[in-house]
Amino acid sequence: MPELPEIANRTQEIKTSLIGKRIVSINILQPKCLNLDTESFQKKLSGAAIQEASYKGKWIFIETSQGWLLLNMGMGGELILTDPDHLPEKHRLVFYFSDQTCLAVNFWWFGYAHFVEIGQLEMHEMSARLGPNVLDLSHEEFYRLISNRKGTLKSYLLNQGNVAGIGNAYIHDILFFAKLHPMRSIPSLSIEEISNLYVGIQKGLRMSLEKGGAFYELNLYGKKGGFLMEDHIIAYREEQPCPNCGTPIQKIKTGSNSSFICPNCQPLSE
DNA sequence: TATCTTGTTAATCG
DNA sequence: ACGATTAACAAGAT
Repeated sequence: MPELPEIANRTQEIKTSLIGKRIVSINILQPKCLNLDTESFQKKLSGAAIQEASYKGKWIFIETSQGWLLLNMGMGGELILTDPDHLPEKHRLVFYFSDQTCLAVNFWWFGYAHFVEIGQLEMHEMSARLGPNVLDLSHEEFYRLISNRKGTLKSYLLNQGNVAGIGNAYIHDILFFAKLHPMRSIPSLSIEEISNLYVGIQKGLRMSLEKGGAFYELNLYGKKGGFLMEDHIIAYREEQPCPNCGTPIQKIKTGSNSSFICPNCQPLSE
């Protein structure tokens, strides 16, 4: 699951290893993930030199001499830097570079590879409406953003238009750190609870960020991330004792997805 | 076979 | 009007 820790690491790897390369051709096996028709997409990016990379939330922005290549890995996938003789079995797009290397892109389910003209980035709605990178916020900025908002905590944090980068995997531990129930209403949060939430977000995301992302995602060089299943505090640990109080961890339905909580440490009562 | 899963948008309901 | 909920997109594991 690419959330901020994985995306931030992939972006760094792209900066390290792809800047300076020139795209000579693109093989597109899944046209549906593009925002242009296959031919236009190929035409726009063929010959483009990769100049810079950055990210916002779950989107990777690759700046080329001919425009932007925007990638969203959806619910998971790989970006593998290799050569044409060693393509991974599964791939949906391949960018071939002039130095005989290539970047294979795979999406497990869905993902997007979009082209945006230079200077037109704000016209790309899916990325333009993203909120600020959640790890870039100061304590005060986060407080200003979340106070006066309505709705439930979990849906607020997962809505990328509010804050960008949190997904449904790391959020379990984030809320546990903050001792907050996912269905808490935002107006009911005290200043102290928002403060705990800020700290929980930093803690939950940075642990994985520093380990190169989750183990089930590969980096550009085909290597697994260092954040292991055991590194999750309560996520995916249904029935196991809460490390804090020993109460069995529960898996509960929260809207259309699931949440792992300690019912004792994260009560819904306000 | 039926159900679940990490993301995002759009449609619909209340 | 706004938030909550669902379906859809489509693929793999269990």
